[in-house]
Amino acid sequence: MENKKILIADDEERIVKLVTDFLTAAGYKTVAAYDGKQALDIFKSSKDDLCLAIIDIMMPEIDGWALTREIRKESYIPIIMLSARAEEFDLLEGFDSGIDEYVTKPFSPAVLVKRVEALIKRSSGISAKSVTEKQGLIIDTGAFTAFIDGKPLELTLKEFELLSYLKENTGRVLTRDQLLNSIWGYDYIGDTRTVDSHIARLRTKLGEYGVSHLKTIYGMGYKFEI
Amino acid sequence: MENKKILIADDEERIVKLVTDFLTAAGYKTVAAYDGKQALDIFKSSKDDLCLAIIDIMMPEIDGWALTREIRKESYIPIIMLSARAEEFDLLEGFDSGIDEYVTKPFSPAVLVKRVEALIKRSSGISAKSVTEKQGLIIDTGAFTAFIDGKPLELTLKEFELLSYLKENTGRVLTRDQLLNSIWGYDYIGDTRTVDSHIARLRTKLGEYGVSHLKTIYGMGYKFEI
DNA sequence: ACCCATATTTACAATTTTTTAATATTATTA
DNA sequence: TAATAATATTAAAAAATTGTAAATATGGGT
Repeated sequence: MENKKILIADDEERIVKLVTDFLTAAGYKTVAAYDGKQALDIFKSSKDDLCLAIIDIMMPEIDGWALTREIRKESYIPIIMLSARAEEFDLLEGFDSGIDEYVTKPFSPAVLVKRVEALIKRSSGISAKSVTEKQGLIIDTGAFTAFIDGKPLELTLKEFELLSYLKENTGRVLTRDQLLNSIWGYDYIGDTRTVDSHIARLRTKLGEYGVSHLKTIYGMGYKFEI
Repeated sequence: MENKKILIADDEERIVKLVTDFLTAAGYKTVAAYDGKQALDIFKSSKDDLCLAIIDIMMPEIDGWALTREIRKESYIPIIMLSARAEEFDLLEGFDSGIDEYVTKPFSPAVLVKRVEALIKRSSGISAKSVTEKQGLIIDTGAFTAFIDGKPLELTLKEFELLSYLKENTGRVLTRDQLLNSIWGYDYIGDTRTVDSHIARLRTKLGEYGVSHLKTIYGMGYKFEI
């Protein structure tokens, strides 16, 4: 779908080539990794460009299960798991780790393409998710989650929206009126300290990070600063 | 009853091995056939020794449907039908041909064992051994069944659809509007607690699993979380 | 028409979030 | 540095959202 890519992670070059050829023929773009480490690097550096991952269980460096867990910390892209031997599924380790499909080698490439198509079709329904990262702060509006240095934050709706908006406008000072209009969506009457209250709670929840990045511009408003 | 065998008929050797391994581990004896003709021969020569048959639809010589019909002429042993794709079941060809269970590949071997146990128990009254596995939630859209750790759930249509949809969008927050539009398919006016009610019942039926995976995002909606 | 299972609505309690308000602290400027 | 204006802090009130259970409605099957 669109112009996103499918990550193929398998140490057997033969398999990678086979799958790549078929997916390319079906109109998909692909990116290959020949071990778990490489796959993870690719994921980290271009996770927004990926729409699906096909992962082999047995791989050097980082195996398929570990790779899946790492990916799942930051993304819910569909994952298809490959296994050279049916017995590897004995572990059943992944049934609760977000694997979407299991395919046993040897497989029919055409069948694999079918499953890829089905998964992409399914997940493209709502995938308006946008994940952004800046200075260790990750905001995933689709999942309504935010992380600082990998640690999840527990934010309420308004706090989340406020933080997102400030981060979107990194470096720019936003007045209370601007914030109220953008997030609250109304022209408020009188002078409430509503924004201040939320900023205060955000700073508390973000700890040191909040103090150093959520700056008050005296007489003006607030800004998110790098 | 205890020493009777389970016939496994599938042309994919790996599947036969996988299933055999699991059933053996669970204490059952098995006999394998790699095509329909061979399966029928085994059945004819030792039908009194069989207590159950697991049959793949797609097989050389004689396909699963034909084999089932032949078996049903002489025996009422439980039959579990395997299919590579859920769509194959769309034919519904076998619903009145004595099939007891449908399992779509890829399947969890543990779930298959559970079904085997259930069927044998049902047909013999003797309790089967149990294999306890942690597998999380498995949704078989084709068979319209859902399992938690191998235990089947008794869900109504809306509950099943809601759970499926949430799981398909694992990690993503879905608003009540989105859920209503996607599952109920109407533009409702005003506010309804319909979704809430169904979530509540799902949580009850899923028990601990439901509580920990079906998350409420205050002010936003719901999401399925790993 | 009736029964049954499922689905939806309703009403209210419980909970969480948001806003308000009062007070304290800090930054700015004369 | 004192006066003043702006912001931070804190607690409590208010508002909004969700959970829950029971009542009502719907529709399939007999």
